[in-house]
Amino acid sequence: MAKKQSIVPAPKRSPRRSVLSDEIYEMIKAMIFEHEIAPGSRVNIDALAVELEVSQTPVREALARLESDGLIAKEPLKGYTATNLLSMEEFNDLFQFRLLIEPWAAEQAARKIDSTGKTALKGEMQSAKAALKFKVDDQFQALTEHDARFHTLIAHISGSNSVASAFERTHCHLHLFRLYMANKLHLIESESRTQFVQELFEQYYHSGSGQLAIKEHDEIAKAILDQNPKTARSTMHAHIESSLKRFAPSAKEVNK
Amino acid sequence: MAKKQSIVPAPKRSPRRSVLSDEIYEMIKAMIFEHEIAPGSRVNIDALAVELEVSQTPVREALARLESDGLIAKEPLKGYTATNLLSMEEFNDLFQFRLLIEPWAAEQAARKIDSTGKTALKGEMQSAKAALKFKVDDQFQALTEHDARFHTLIAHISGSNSVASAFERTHCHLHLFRLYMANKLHLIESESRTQFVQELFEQYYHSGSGQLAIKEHDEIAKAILDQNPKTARSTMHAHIESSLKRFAPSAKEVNK
DNA sequence: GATTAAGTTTTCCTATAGGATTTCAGAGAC
DNA sequence: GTCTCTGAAATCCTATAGGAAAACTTAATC
Repeated sequence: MAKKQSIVPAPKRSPRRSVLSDEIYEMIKAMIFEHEIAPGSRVNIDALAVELEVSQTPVREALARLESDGLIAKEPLKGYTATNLLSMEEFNDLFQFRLLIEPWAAEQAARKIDSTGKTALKGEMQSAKAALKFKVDDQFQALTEHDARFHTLIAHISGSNSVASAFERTHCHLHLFRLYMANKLHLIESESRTQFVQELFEQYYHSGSGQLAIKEHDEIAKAILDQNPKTARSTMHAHIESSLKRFAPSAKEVNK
Repeated sequence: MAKKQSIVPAPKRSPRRSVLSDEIYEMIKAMIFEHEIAPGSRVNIDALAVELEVSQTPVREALARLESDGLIAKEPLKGYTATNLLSMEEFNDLFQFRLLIEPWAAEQAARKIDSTGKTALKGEMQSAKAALKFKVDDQFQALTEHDARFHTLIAHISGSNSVASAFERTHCHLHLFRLYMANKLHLIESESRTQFVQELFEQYYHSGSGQLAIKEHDEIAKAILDQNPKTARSTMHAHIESSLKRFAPSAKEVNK
């Protein structure tokens, strides 16, 4: 009968494997990552549900988790808003935190690494070389993704779940990439922030910082693979300070 | 008209100020805190919604956030489960992390504290004295709550949002209290864990550890109020090591 | 006794209606 | 022209019922 045909609205989503709300969570995170949801903009639940072709329920669950992650903010009875780009203070604060935990993680990783970890670390350094071959347009994204995996991997090899999850929850690479994209898309209005991100961009983009960062990663990886804790700590410390300088040379003075 | 009266089904919930899903989040967290939801047990969304007399929607949002907090785990297509009590490894890992960030936070707090912070810190130390007056049954809870506020306050005074939120997200005091309650309610079966918690309990309960902890807090508070960064760092370090020993004297050897 | 098959339960998701609150616009008063 | 107040629209939040898919349980057959 003709009736049956009209009942079926969307036949494409039959073989689903994972849980819908998890997929939606990743999709919304990707939308924030890629500035499809602009920093500071309102996030309308209804609109998002319609756009992603799901009902409100999984969207709400995803937004609740994203709020817990600090990627969006919730104002009661007003709605969700994507968090703003990092201010210079927040940027410095974030790197201060990384300086606190990551050199420690590198040191522990050098102590505790096993053969599985060594294989993973070597593999990640291979993929870094590949990232350098990309064109400039894609290179920043590829390098950011490698950087995220590299630092996350070391946090895990350190053996400390507390440190690893604390690091992951900073979402530092997502924040860095958002700053980069904001500059590229000329989306930034606020005066002081403009200058900050402009510098970030110029510094990174025109000075072969990609190669530099990978060279530093190589040193760190070598120290960890050699099981040399002290060197692992100091090279990681230097690397984070170096990228802080790379991204924001003027930011150094803020924290004594 | 009589019609109007029959329309009203539940007149009690008219003047609500905050958002329901936030309230539910806190209520479920409290249920975990107080072992109303036992460690490792299943968490049924429907049952919870009926029990708390709300619909599923706010329960779902609350559970999504609690999962992000690491307080409950979600198995796709199976449901939510309350996380187990901390194992000895996780316990050590947690305190290792605290040793990493809290001495730093105390040092920074000593540098950056202002008059508002000083007032808050003095006030918190006053409330600690009051907690000691409680009977043994309530004293542990009162002291745990003071301890949570004290450490959280210092993290905030340090001026680092990254450190403060990383500390808060450990939910360390919730975990400690769950261990305490599990022992008190004789809910623990697993052999090695039994012994671990038994020691924890004995040590804490029969040795005036409450007074001891507060004495240590006093030293830390004094150093911060005197703006003595080095002392603040060292006393905080000593305090965390001391409470690690207090809670689990046998755990010390695990981490070199 | 082991394996397959059907039925039941559980869980996840959808859909929709309606109440509550904020925001914005326009009319009227000063 | 500016301010205040009222009303309407938009948005968020809640409630409830029901359908689909997976997991678990039970029963029957070989």
